Amino acid sequence: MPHPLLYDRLLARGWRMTAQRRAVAQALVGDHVHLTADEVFREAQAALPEISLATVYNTLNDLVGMGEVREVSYDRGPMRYEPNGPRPHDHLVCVECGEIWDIELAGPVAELPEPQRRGYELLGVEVVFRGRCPRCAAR
Amino acid sequence: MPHPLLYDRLLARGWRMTAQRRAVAQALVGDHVHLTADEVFREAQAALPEISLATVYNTLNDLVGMGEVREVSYDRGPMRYEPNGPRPHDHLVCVECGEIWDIELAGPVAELPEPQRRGYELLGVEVVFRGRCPRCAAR
DNA sequence: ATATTTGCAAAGTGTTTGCACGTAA
DNA sequence: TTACGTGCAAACACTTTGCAAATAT
Repeated sequence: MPHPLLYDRLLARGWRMTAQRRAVAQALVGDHVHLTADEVFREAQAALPEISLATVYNTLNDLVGMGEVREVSYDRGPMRYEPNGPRPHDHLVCVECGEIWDIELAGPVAELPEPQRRGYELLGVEVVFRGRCPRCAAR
Repeated sequence: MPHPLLYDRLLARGWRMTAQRRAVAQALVGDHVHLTADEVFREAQAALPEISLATVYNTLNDLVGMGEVREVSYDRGPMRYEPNGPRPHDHLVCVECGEIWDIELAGPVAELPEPQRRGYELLGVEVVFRGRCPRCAAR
């Protein structure tokens, strides 16, 4: 099995396993993986030609619902999906081509001062660095 | 004129002024304003009933192109548009209803360590706090 | 055996575009 | 006067959904 950890987690949750779901989960293994639904579809098709795009969407939404996959979307364009690893991380995004890298910052990043909390129950902080990747800067 | 600064900036740029553009620009004045295109449309209609949604989109995109308006989009849902004020700011977002508040953090927020820069020319950092607003927490 | 998942096609959002008409400069 | 903005409707890109057939448990 190429991704025993994820695969086992899914089974342990009692997730009914099918070839389609395996193909989708397989496409989302790795670091710096931030695929659009269509890219996942094409990767999954390589392993299972008869899979449909609707099933890819259904499966991605299930995985997001269980917290195994995280959705990210910066600027325009389709939603991107990434495996939700054990350590939280932030992102570096190219404003021109949309390329995304995972980054890990050292300490706690920022505190939101009480007067600006508006009574919110805080759930998380995300930091997004934007820039131009070397490839885009060269053009 | 209810927003002389923005209005003057637009004229100074040689922007051809029309009733429609005035109505759109007017909808985007204020603090904590983060409107969808449709909300801008409805506000603009109040001042100018014959304005069309296509024109609202065209105008918003023009304003974004000139840097007078900033697009923000967190999680699902349509793009939101906010006036691009003189001070950069970050956001506090309700994960349930999508409400957005502007926040201003004290110091520079985070440095991206060199080994994680990937050769990018850095252009900006954004911090997004997520939480549940008091209204959603109550339900 | 049966509750769940799949694939298809159709519908749903949100946004952009082509073109004839209107209007600011 | 004319280059540019507008409105309409149609097209577009992305995502979700209804339902009959297929399948994991």
